[in-house]
Amino acid sequence: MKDGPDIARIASLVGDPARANMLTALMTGAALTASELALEGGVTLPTASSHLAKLIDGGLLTVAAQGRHRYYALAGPQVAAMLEAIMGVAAGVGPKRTRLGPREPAMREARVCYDHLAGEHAVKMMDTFLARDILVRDGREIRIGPNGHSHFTAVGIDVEKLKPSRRPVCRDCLDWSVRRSHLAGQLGAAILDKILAEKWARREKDSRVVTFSPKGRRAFEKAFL
Amino acid sequence: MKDGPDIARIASLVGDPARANMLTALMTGAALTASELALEGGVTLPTASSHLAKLIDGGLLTVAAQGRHRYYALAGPQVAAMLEAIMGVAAGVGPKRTRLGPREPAMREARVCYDHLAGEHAVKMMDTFLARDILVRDGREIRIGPNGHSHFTAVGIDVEKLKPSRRPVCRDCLDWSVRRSHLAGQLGAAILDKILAEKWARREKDSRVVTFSPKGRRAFEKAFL
DNA sequence: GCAATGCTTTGATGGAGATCGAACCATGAA
DNA sequence: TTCATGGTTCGATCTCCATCAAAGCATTGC
Repeated sequence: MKDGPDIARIASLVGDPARANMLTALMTGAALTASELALEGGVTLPTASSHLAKLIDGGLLTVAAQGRHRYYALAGPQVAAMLEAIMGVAAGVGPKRTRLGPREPAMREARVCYDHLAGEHAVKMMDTFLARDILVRDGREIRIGPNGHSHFTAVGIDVEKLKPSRRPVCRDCLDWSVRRSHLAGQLGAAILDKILAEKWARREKDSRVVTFSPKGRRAFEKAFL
Repeated sequence: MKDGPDIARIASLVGDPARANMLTALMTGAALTASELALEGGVTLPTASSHLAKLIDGGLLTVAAQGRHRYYALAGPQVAAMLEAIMGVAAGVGPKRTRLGPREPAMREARVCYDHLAGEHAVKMMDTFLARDILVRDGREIRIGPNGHSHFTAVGIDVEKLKPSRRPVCRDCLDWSVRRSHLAGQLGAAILDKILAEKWARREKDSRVVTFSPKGRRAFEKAFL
């Protein structure tokens, strides 16, 4: 009856509202201090501290001490992918949020998911990649396809440089707003970097929202759609 | 501070051990009755019933009444994907978090998954079947391939006898330890039956572990690998 | 040295929910 | 009808854990 990895332990860590809010706040990929996270979680500092200790212990967070600050961050892309997957289910059955806040539509359109792009744009991009054999599905894995190398070098992303690491180059990540896959992994991160570096879009302050400029959007569509 | 869908609600549903075990049991894709799930969860029937009601309410499960039985199943692939993602994180932190008990490696190697074989052996078997056209993938489905009938009759499994039922003959089932597919469905069950009937392996008491004898292992490899 | 800031630990409190026995309801069989 | 079986509901108990105030460390700045 007790099979496999301890899924209940992990899930119950995410299952507390205060912790869930903290984790969501960290989905931007940024590292935050304990006080900031206490604010995000809506609890006092001692409570937050206790929660953070549990998240660390559970392997969901990492912490880096810097002077008298301690910066907390998601432990890795796997954790981010898991959170997105949970959001996917939650969005499907959600207690139908009475009224979606002003930031919600923007979130659906484009947002940061840990270190890569998510939202409608990202899903469309993924579709294009697969349709044009820039990426190919191979069972559960995703790989660079026949047309991949040429395409990415054309837009200025050096795929070869991504190799020397343990992290997979491509990975699919479930998008809660669209309920379909978008691209994560090293390549996904590189593409987001590119978008921000070219100033096609900018990140909203203290939020996961990514806003494209009109020109930037055209450039993005030309390059990736 | 409250971004996106209510992730805590969903996660806390999975966060209870009894519910987590039930959900894990349903990862096979099969539908189970309340009593079976009570057993899986390690709780009494009333408790299980309460849990199941919550899971239904949370949108993680669906239920179908059939006579005086009620069959519970995962609400959809999104839910399965979420559980898989959580397992990924849980397994990722496993090695350093807890020393794995003595049964854990054995579980990875071979275990019962509902009514069929899972674990490394099962995944290898599935690979072989697909490589030799004993089974073939047809979109999402899996079917008996050109070399299937001859192969299975050769090892003493009558594929034709499996037909008259609603349950699919072949089905793939995601393996948490290897993160790849193994064979479920009627055929998967028949193969496990064969393995146990021939005494190539035996089930450990009160556990899902399946232990092969040295001779049995060779016979199994000869027949299916 | 002393004070101030950032964070953690301690301790006490309260509340949510997991659990089970027993009663209850529904379906199918005799 | 009556009995048996599969499930749910009820009620009472109990354990766990989220919470915060206050005290305790640790690091920086003066």
